Amino acid sequence: MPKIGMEQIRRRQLIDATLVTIDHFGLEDTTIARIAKSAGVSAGIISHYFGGKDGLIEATMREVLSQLSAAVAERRRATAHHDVEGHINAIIEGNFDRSQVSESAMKTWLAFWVSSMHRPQLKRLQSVNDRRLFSNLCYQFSRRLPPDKARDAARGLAALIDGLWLRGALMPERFDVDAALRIARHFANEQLHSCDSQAALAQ
Amino acid sequence: MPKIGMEQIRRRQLIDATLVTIDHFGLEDTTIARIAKSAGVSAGIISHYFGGKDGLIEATMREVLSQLSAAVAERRRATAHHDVEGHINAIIEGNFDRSQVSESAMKTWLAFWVSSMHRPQLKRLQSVNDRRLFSNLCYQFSRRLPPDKARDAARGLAALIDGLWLRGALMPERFDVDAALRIARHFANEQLHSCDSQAALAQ
Amino acid sequence: MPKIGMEQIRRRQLIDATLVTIDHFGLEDTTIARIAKSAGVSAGIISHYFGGKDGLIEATMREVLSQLSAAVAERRRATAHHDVEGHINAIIEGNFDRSQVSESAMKTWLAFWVSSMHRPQLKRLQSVNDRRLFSNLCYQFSRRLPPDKARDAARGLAALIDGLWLRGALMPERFDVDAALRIARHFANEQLHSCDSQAALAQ
Amino acid sequence: MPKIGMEQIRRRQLIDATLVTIDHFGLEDTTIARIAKSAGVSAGIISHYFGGKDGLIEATMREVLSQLSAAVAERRRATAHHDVEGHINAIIEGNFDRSQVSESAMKTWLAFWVSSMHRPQLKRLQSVNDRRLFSNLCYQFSRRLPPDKARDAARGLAALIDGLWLRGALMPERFDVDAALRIARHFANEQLHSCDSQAALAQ
DNA sequence: AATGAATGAGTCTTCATTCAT
DNA sequence: CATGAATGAAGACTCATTCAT
Repeated sequence: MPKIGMEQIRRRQLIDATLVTIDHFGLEDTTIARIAKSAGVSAGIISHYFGGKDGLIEATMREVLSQLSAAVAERRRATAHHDVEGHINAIIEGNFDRSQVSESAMKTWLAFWVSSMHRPQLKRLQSVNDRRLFSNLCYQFSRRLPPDKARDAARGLAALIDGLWLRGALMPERFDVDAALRIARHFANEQLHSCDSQAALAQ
Repeated sequence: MPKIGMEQIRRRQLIDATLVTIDHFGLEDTTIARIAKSAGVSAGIISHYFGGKDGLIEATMREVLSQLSAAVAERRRATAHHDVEGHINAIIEGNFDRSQVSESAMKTWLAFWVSSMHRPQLKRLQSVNDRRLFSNLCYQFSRRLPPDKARDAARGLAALIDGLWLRGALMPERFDVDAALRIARHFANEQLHSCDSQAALAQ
Repeated sequence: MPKIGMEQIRRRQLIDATLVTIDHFGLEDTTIARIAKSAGVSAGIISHYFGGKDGLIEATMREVLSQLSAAVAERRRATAHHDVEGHINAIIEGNFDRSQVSESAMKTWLAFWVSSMHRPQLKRLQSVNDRRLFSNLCYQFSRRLPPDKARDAARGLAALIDGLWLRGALMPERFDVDAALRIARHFANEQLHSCDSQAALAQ
Repeated sequence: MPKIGMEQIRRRQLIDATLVTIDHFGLEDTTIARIAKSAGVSAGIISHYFGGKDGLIEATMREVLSQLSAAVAERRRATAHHDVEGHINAIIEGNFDRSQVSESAMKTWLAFWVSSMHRPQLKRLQSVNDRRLFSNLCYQFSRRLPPDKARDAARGLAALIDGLWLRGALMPERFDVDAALRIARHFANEQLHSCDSQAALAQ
């Protein structure tokens, strides 16, 4: 009896199980058997719904990416179009909102990043997403700064966010979300007002 | 052919081959067979010299870590003790000097980071190293800033360095070392003079 | 082909193949590949059902042990409780009933014995079984003899059974089961009536 | 500088190391590397002196066998030719004299026995030796008993000796040499005087 | 739709042996 | 004479995938 909608349920079930498994064992030691066990289903069904392990991994990464996008988008919708600081802040907050999924998502994310270096399929996903983040930042900064300053500011903030969050993934026990937010916001503000303190840049 | 000192030669040879292999295939797909082939030796010899794959991986990470330490230490030796900016700059430059080993080292580094999340042995190595970087930065900043500001500055700079560098690893074709140096230095300088532009922090 | 109950069938199949392989190649040269080939299945399935080679070896030893126990128990059930000679004879016959599995079982048995000297897991199995044989014999003899005589009688009969059977394993072509039974029974009877011929013991 | 007699020294050194290694790890886990380490020489030399591992194993077994022969022969030399009890007793004592080499020799012996079942080379050694023991016993018993009785007596005593000793090898902590000697002698005496208590045999 | 039995390629590791020095 | 570096075959084990039911 082919239940309608069973596919959706199974897919979500398996993606969730994949996240849990990666969190627990690391991507390298994530096997189909472990995922299936965690999901409470048989191993064979994964190939059935995702065509194979790679398909499931990719779908899981897509899921994580879209969660991030959603977290950012949601906050930006609540921001007035002209409010540059607001948009930048929304991006920052959206990125650290990932922390809601906590350690699990951070590990998965990082694992995907590394994996993407050698898997074109994942690389594309990661690239698209990253480019969007960067161009968004670039655009916002360019509304206040000259192009080359804006680009550096965007580069810097993107790197700072990734770096804070990377360190959080590596040392979850010492991860201080509030400090991360504070530091990122400080950086962004400083970029926007750097014209005022230009002198400090001399070097 | 029991040549004396063969062990040293082989160890280096195998570590180099490991770096090349990780660069090429990713840590996950780095096998003993591939490393051996790259080194032009038989697979069995790896266990002979390193006790096993894990031993070789660990030795390789140790090598990468000590290269970084050396790059930083070298620059700091050339810096006067009282020169805070100089020391911080030395740390920044040392970290981006890794680029000399280029993509290969960056990928390896990142792979180790991720792997360390699930391997206590690597975790320890990574932890020790990271703590040293952080406390060095913290110390330098604390010579100019109040403790909590210094801590945030160190956190921020460490994250920024890691982030810039992480993005470089992910997008080697778009990695601009000069921009990275510029951004990191700017950040450091700004931190040191943030008292002057305190107002910008409000948020 | 998920036939229900396949596990039971495969387990038996693999244990039988193990016995055949040990008989043919000796325990030392018994490999997973050979067992699998003998069973007509793939090598991977052994780990699937027994967790690994050791698990299969242990299960096989357990099987051999329980065959022996069954052979003895069966004969003892048919013996009246007060019939000391009968019980001892049942034990003797049960032990030589192994000959039904013939050379194969004898070799396996001996291989396990030796192996058990260096493998705690097997040692335990062998120990439990041996202790049971010995205490059964001890109990029966003690119903007729003083404790120390009974213990020596049990020791002697156990050793005699093992020895006869060991020599049978080593020289299967010259193994005479009837002679073995005759010798063991004679020994047992003599022990039970040794009081009458005490004089013969002087030495 | 080819030292005269070096070969003898090395051979003995390596055989001793083999005994120690088998005692410690079991024959199955005895490797050339371990033997060489135990002997304090390089692994390569084993092939040089013994042609290979098998050669060393065989030489070691030969050594153990000749130690046993010597132990028996020595005692028999001290026995008058007509003294049947004396000769049988010499054989018994000689066999348990192995205990002087203790656990080590017992384990090695047993390991060889098992191994011999699948190695023609060892089989031959073991066979020759065993046949000698048996025919010696047979001859002595036949000086007092009719042929078929003598053969059974010899079979029984040989089996009893092997069995006692086998159980000693398996349970060295509970091995009581005096009890073993007592039981074996009792058996031998009983055989020699069984005519007197023939009635007890009925069954 | 879902299972889980089965496979076979691939991984790491061990080890006896060879050989240049 | 002796070493120990090096090999390559063989071992146990893992795992993604397939498929009959």
